[in-house]
Amino acid sequence: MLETTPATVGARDTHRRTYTIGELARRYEVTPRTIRFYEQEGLLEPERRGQTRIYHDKDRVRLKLTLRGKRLGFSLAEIREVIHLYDHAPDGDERQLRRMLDILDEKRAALTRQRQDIQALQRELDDVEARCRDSLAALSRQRASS
Amino acid sequence: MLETTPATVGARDTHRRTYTIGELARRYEVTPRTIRFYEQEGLLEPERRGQTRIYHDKDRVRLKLTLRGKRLGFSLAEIREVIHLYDHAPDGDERQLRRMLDILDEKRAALTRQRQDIQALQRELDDVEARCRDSLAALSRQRASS
DNA sequence: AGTCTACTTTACGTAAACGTAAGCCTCCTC
DNA sequence: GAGGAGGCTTACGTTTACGTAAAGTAGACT
Repeated sequence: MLETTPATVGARDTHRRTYTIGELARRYEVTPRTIRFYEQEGLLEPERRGQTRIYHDKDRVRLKLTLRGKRLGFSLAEIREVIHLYDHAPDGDERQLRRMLDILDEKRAALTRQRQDIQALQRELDDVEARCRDSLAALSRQRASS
Repeated sequence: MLETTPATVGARDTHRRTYTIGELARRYEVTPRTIRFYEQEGLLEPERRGQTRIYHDKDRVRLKLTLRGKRLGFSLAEIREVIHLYDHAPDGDERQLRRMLDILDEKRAALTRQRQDIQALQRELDDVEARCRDSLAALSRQRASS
């Protein structure tokens, strides 16, 4: 099989790309265990061909979102919230829609806070770097005067 | 004692503000346990008056940095690294200085990645919001035409 | 037929980051 | 001088997010 694309199992699965758990795992540098765990936590809902899981692009995007959230320090529970926001966006109930917009504001505020934290941290790093460069410059002068 | 500032214990601690563990805890909305834990993990090194911990501004800043790091999803180990960067910035050894600059670049890159993640997430939220607003608009039109 | 390879389930283990409770000082305040 | 508030240590418990091992199945190659 070499390294050809092993997807699109059946003939009627015409142009719909699918992935095995191993493929996704390699692609996003996580273990299959992790992916199964995310499913168990309600973050992924892959199709089943018999016992075997089959992931579609939708699942892949969800996984990507999940890992992104993790890199930002969100818990899986929080990420699940966002995901369900994402594709269970209600289109019927007005109250629910307004509630959703509120939640979105909340999440957005959290992200803004994060950006501020990052800026603050970058300033600290700048500070350390400046001190480092000062020290290096001092060393250079020492050598020049010797 | 109402709500006056309870600090500056002695007379010769003239203008040097200090804090008790409880004060810091309230100020940053964490428990004393958390603060003690951070000390145990090498993130804080308060003075001791007998058994009692006394925190100076330096410790307060470290705590602030720590909580900032946490909000960004850094582990305490990573935060400890940054903190030690911050106030053990070497000023002697050139090799060590260059190494430090490398580490700084690395951390900076991590922060940049985080900013990108945040932007991506904000775009997703924008997307959900747009769909919500569409649904709401549709509901309005329905009501108008009825 | 036998052996990979990749998938599956079940289940116990683990590291990180605290929570929580017990038991003990010590300094006000009534 | 009896509480109560706040500090301390020690130690076990808990949640989150997986790791890891065992044992079984299903398709592909030799």
